[in-house]
Amino acid sequence: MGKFKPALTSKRWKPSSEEELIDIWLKEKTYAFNPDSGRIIYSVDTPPPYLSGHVHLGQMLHYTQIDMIARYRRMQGLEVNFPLGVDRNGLPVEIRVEKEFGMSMQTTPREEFIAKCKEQLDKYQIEVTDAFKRFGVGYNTYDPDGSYQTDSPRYRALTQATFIDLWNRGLIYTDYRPNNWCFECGTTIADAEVEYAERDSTLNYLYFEVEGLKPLEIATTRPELLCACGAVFVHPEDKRYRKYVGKKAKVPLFDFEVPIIESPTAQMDFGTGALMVCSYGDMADVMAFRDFALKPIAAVSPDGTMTEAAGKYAGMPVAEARKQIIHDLKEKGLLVKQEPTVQRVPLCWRSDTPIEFIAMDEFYLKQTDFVDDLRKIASETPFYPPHHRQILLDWIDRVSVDWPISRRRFYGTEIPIWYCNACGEAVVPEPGELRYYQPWREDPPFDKCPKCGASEGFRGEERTFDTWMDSSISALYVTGYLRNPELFEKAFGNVIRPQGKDIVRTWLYYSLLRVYQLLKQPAFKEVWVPGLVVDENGVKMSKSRGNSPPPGPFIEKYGADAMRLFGVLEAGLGSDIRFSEERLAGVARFMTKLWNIARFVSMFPIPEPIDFKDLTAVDQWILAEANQMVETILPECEMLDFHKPVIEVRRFTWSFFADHVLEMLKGRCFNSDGQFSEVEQRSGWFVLHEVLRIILRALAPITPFITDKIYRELYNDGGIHREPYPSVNESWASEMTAHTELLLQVNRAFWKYKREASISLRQGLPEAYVPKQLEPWSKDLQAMHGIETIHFGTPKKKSGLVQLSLEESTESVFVSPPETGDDA
RNA sequence: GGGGCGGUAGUCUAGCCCGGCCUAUGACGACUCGCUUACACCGAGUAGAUCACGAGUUCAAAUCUCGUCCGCCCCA
Repeated sequence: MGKFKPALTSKRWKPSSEEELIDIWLKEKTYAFNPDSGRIIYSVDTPPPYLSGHVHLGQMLHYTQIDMIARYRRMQGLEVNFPLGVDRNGLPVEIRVEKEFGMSMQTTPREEFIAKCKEQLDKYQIEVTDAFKRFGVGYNTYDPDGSYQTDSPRYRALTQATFIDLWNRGLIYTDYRPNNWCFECGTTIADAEVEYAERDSTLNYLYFEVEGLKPLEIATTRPELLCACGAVFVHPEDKRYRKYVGKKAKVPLFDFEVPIIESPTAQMDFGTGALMVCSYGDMADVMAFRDFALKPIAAVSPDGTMTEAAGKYAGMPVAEARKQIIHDLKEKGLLVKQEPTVQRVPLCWRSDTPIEFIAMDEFYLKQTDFVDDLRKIASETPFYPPHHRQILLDWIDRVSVDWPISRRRFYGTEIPIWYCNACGEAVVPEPGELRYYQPWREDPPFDKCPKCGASEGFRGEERTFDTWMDSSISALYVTGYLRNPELFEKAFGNVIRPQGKDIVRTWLYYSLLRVYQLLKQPAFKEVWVPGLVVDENGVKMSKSRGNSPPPGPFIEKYGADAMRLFGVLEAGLGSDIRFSEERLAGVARFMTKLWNIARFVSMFPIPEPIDFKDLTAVDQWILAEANQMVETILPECEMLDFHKPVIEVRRFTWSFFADHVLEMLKGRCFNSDGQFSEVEQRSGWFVLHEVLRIILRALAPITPFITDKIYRELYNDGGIHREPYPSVNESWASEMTAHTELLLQVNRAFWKYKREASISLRQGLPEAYVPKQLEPWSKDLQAMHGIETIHFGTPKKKSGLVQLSLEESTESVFVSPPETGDDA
């Protein structure tokens, strides 16, 4: 109609318009962090993504969910500290460089190798940063100065400073002991970095000769470790071997004798029930050697070949030695039989290759002394969802050895230690200074050995830290620990840790440990652990599985808002999110709907605010309904779970506001035949805008683009993201809400009647009777359905009237049909 | 082998903790009809579920207990 033109001109929301908003946000610094605002600081300790390759969809959905929390908290009036961080330390990039460029770490000069790693990381960093931007992740800034990188001198200085602190408190020590060793990475790794997978293997049955008895049959998957055999175990209740216990068994091929010992760790039903125990075969072997004080023999060397102990097999790679030994056993008739079996093998989670136990000198950080304290912290810190706390508790209960923190790699934070050339004493720099040390290339910041007093120079430590030593203090870094005491004072203690459940035993556990050791305080105010993003088949999306598509094409087609909304709509917090393009497309339709609702509302002027009591009864009822919607969603939002809130907002927006309220107020807001007073008309205008504003703000954290766009066009040039989140308004109440459901049913009855009677929706009805509870809607109902004369209650004479029954009510609606034939 | 979480229409999901109002919510998809003062990427409607299986507790079970099977994740 000529008089009312929509302020939003485009008929449809275009995902491409999201990009303009990204520029506006950057320009206006919409999400900037101002520690001096006087508001309470709320810090998000986001997982700094590890840069090892291209971004993937699962990863991005995960970050958008974290972003929703930050946005929600900001709208609640908190000063949100949400820095962009990236993790760049560690193995994956090194391995990639070695593979892709054929640069071996052992033969390439350290500087050169590091430079190549940096170059690769920079490339990936741009990609990941762009993706975050495109998905609308509202970090405080995308300026490199405002973000952090775990390999920056500033970050590494903090890692080193905290290490020096722990060193001086005596929490660090060195020891020579078997550890998980990854040949691919050439370094020791921690238990937390070991994963297990099932692999096909062969179980070999061998003869161990025993004096005076029949040879003992023993099954093993690792015959190459024969030379390291320290004992044979049989189960105490195993009758078959009772007479062997206490005797000596002769190790085939190597001809030395080992004791036969009773141990419940031998499984009677596996293999022959008799088990050979080799030094460093697996963790159980390591324990067994310790328990029985057996002398360990290292069979495998750190480069993956057999040691001298293997005799004629020395120098062979493990796999080749195994083949050769099996061959020799066969020849000598010592191999009874072979059968296929499935074995759980430990793998390095970074390189996915099998690990071995190898003894090396490494630095350890004490952790076993802290498990009780950590268990307490884990029990007291709020978890969202609460049941994910169990993952952490289970891990804490399993911690039994200290944390090996040194790594024989280049691309990591250097261990800040120098060794005195005179006495060999390990010396760390003075505490207190936030400075980045590189002992492999720098002189120490001291020239006298504190122990022997000599000034004969120092040798710098060459090893680096486990990368978790860096990332486990991210919460301290982002709150300014040691760097900005004023900020730290205000910010620490109100930090949320959002993260995936796959890194609970590493990142979360280590963070709690480190912060507790340094400050004797819990690291986090709250911990938020969502489900995994899985593919159509329910399998975890990961780069290595190749089941995680690049997000680009989906963004282009559906937009970031749709993808964000999809992630929330698909599952409650803690449940896995199953990706499906079909369903994403369905979700995207809500964007169009919301846009068109706003477009319709934008036809009407925005009147001066009107007091609630001066609105029409129907308009009061609409606000009361909106109020109830807000009341429903807030408790769930507080649980940091937007799944149900967003379903509720969508229901309210689409099935109530659009389908019923807009249809009902159309007549009054246009008022083209002047049936309504100007006061009534303005009341309608006001309510439409008021409700739209509530809907937009409720959705702003979820779909930041479309809501901001509409808000800027209609209400506020500054956008929506600094506006308050909707809250409950006690005075917005109406008794009419008791009859809402009845009203909706009456509307449906009219629509259904017209459809079934093939009457146009615009066609009027001469007369209608509706339930008397709906009397307050009288005028708007007339306008909505074109009822010339409306009555309330049941008609006395029903002749000439059509009765329309309602779905969930005993009440009925009666209408008199319009004149049939050729209607005007 | 142990632990955690789960198994609800073709698909996904709510409800389950705190049994009855569940003849089970919502969405996607399917089907039928419809251009109606924004929206056909729409509207109105229809169909579709023995709530994995078996047993038990109970006046009453999707919901509690036990067992079985299946899936995913984690651990030894």
